[in-house]
Amino acid sequence: MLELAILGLLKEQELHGYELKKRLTDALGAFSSVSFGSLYPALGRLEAAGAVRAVVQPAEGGPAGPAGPVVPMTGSIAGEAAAFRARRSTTRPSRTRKVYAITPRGEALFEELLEADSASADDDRAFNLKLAFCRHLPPERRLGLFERRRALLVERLAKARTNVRSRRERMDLYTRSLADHGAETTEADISWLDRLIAIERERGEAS
Amino acid sequence: MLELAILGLLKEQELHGYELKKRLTDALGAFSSVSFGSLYPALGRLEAAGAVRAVVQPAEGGPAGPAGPVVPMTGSIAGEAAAFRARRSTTRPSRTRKVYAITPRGEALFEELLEADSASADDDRAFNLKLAFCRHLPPERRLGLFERRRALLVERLAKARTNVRSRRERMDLYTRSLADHGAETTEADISWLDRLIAIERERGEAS
DNA sequence: CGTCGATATATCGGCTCGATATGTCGGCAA
DNA sequence: TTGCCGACATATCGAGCCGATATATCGACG
Repeated sequence: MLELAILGLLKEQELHGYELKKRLTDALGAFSSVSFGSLYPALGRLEAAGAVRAVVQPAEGGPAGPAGPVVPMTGSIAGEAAAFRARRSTTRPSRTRKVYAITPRGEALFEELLEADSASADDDRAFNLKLAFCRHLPPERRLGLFERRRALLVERLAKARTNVRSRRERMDLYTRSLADHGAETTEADISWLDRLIAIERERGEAS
Repeated sequence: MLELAILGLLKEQELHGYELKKRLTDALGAFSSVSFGSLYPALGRLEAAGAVRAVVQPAEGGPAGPAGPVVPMTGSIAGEAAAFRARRSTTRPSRTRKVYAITPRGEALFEELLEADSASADDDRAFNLKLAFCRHLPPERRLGLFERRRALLVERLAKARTNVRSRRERMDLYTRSLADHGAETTEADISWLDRLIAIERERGEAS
């Protein structure tokens, strides 16, 4: 689930772990913080699976050349130092950084994860994530994703409603309020999805 | 976090694991399923901490007496069997069941967990849970709980808004829609909390 | 009479989180 | 200049939770 997010970001540009975390945390809004304790293991898994590979230095202004793992210092020491200082003034590439790039295998995995219908409880987060990257999906798949989500929400709402109806008197004020608010939120989610679906259909006709 | 839910339910009546799970899953609405893989370890932890204790058979119609750990069968065997059969016809107590009861230590732990302000990411679930049991809190503490929650949501909303404002053009249609919908949902949550707070204040005046 | 679904308890592997350790770098103040 | 603070950056650890799975009993239905 985190893999999807990482691959989606790396699809657009090469990034190192720290930057990846920053983009993840504000890409998904204030909720779901994404800690280093998940991020680095996830990057490790992806690297082991051949979905991403670590390149040494950021491409910044050019391809950066082959550049063996460590030990640069091939040219004049003064020149290297000057270049270093110059680079430091704009951004700060603080020596030890592992920049990751997506591989063809990673692209394939990305597509796969984006389509997988995870009908579980963490579905809410997963769907938000997928939505953030669904522009990479062909239109009809995108529509399918939205409609599967809608069906799931409708089912959830129905279940909640029958549940509440059968226990309403036995609930205290707070539980009842919680249940009602939950139902309202789900309704809002459904009509939001309806708007998204409508937009998607318009686009399909327009093309 | 699960401990709170377990203790809250056991506060009202003794229950065994399976029943506990059923009540948890529909008490919290369709979301957050609560699996056995969390429930049984949690019960184990609580038992080890002395917050709950396992009793052999459900009390059903009476205090069930002292009853040493296992080996009931003190009265007539036929009588026991008849009682067993009769009980089976109404509900089904399928032999191997461990019924749990809350202890004074557990009551104390419950209060503690209900007050603890967990300002983390899983706060959403935690707050819903607390709300479901906040009737056990004295009114002013309840109000405090609501207001802390409200402050957190307001802060979250503000952060999301500034974030969106600074990146709106760089977002695609779907990300933008997601961000907007998230903001709307948070607004709805805040005004829901405002209603709860208003009710709480009315009650405070009325008493 | 066998098998299916509900009841019931329990464990396993895997993922995520929060806390923590380690180290570099720039800035700022004593 | 020295020394400390905060941002940058990578990494690991323990603990909790989840989904899947194993096991077993029981009533119901064909």
